[in-house]
Amino acid sequence: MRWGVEKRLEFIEFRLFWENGINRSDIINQFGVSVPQASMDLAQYERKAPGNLLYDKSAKRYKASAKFKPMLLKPDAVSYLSHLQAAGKPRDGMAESWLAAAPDFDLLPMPHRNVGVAVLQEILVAIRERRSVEINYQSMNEQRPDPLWRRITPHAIGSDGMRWHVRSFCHIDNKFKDFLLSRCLNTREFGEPLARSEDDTLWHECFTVKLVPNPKLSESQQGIIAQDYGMKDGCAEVCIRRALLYYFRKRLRLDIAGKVDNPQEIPVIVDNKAQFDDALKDINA
Amino acid sequence: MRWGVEKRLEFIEFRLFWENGINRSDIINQFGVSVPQASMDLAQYERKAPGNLLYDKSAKRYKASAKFKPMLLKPDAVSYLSHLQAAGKPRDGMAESWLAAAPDFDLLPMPHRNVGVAVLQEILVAIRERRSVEINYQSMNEQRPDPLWRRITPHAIGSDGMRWHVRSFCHIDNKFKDFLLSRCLNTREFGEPLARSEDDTLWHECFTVKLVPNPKLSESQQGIIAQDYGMKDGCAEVCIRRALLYYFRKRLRLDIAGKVDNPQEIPVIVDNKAQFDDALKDINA
DNA sequence: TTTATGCGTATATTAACTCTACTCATTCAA
DNA sequence: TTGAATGAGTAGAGTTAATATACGCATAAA
Repeated sequence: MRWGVEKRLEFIEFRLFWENGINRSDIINQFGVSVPQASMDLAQYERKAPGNLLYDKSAKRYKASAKFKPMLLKPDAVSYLSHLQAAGKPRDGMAESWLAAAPDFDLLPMPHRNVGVAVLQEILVAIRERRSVEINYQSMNEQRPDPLWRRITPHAIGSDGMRWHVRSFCHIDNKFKDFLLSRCLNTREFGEPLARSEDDTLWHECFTVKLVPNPKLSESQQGIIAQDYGMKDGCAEVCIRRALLYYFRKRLRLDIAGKVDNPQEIPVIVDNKAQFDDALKDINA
Repeated sequence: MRWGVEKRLEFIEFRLFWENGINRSDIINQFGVSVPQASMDLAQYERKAPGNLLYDKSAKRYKASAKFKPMLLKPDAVSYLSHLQAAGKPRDGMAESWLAAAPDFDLLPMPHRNVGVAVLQEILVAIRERRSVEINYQSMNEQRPDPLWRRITPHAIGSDGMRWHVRSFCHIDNKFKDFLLSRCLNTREFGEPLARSEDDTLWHECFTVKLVPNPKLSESQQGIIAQDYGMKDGCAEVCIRRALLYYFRKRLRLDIAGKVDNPQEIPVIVDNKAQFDDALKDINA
């Protein structure tokens, strides 16, 4: 079967599942096919997934039948939600959204400077070809108040949930560091690398954080938190790259555990705190 | 031009831009077309975007030429990164990833319980058809330690960046509240709604937060933060739905501004703090 | 030199899709 | 209850996209 047909059948199933129905015109608008073709696609879907399709004459709409079983897709809440998320922003051609009857929704807006396309592209080239590259970087370091051209050997990118970084070997400080993509103002001149990805142990090694419910919560609340985090015997073990540990602590507000009164604000705390603090010290060493 | 062809040409451009090259075999693998067809697609791309394509005989690979100008897509760093993000998870058919030479990357993993597909689907139906629905909800409320069947009239969904909520009118408390999707264990029985979306003023009204750099930072650092947040005259105005204000404060760590020593941990603070605190009080009222 | 890889192109053939036209069922407003 | 509007299905003729098969050409590596 042709790729285009396959996508159209998947589209039909998607709409049946998530939007409770589909019309010929939906297919026509989404894929620019003719009226008879849309009819044939629906007929073909019925052949592929017998019993899924049901034409509601009164609503003039195809609906998922009571015994609907997805055959082409594996519907998944997280992926629906992330597509919803993506639908807000302008598409770039990789994926139009397939959503029509999407609910009213909103994401918490996070203000921050954009990442330059050209900058990201060049950094990706450097990573792919294992080269070093010079970036015009705006550091927060007091010694360098102005943007500075500095050479790095990047090997990976990572996100703390708010912003994206380039994990790189810094040719000035001679160690691996994170550079915020949004503070890379420009790039120039590829060159020889000074380190390999494998040398970045903080990136490749994991630390297992043991999370337990905040003991200041009531017992029943602790039980709920345990469920929320998928804990076994009241403890969730999360494996985090050591390089991301600092962000993890901030994100889960673990660093202010003792400073906030309402325990609901800090639902979980670290059980293996001594090792955790040691691991954090290693990062800045 | 057929939809399938269009997608293939976009794919060619995407690969040229982000992955520094493409082969016939890439097209063949991605779309399942024949060898001559892949050749023709490349020829057609060259016709559509003259001068973009350059065959590197030595590398046996099509590359973007020096004067490459995207014609079909508008490359965008954020969308590339979010596709990278999506590529980690299993796809559900809406979009395969188009990425081949993606860099090593990682996201901060966030442990939490999954959202049930069926639950989300039913809630979306309720929103779309403006009905109420019963959910088996695990509240953190001390009075209700066990999951409880309760009726809500949902009208929107929202994310705080960590988790998704259903914004709903609660038939028990007779007011609009957020329900965590991951704590909705089940759904049943649609019914009459008790409120309309328009009645939820906290959802529909915005509050403009005025953010300024943390004055405890040095002057140059404040300048960088101002750039990071796209500030004008040292101040960024962010419009936030009142219903999301509480999450916004937590996410930007505005609630612990006075409790953390290192000012770099709290890069921005709220300038219109009195109104901000008032607005927060309204929410819990 | 030989071999393998990757591209291009020519042929004939097939399947996918379009255009046009006509029919049917349902809903809604006159 | 009639007629218009909407949305679906189908049939026949024609078009285009794509296939399979085949052969030639350039480059890099064995």
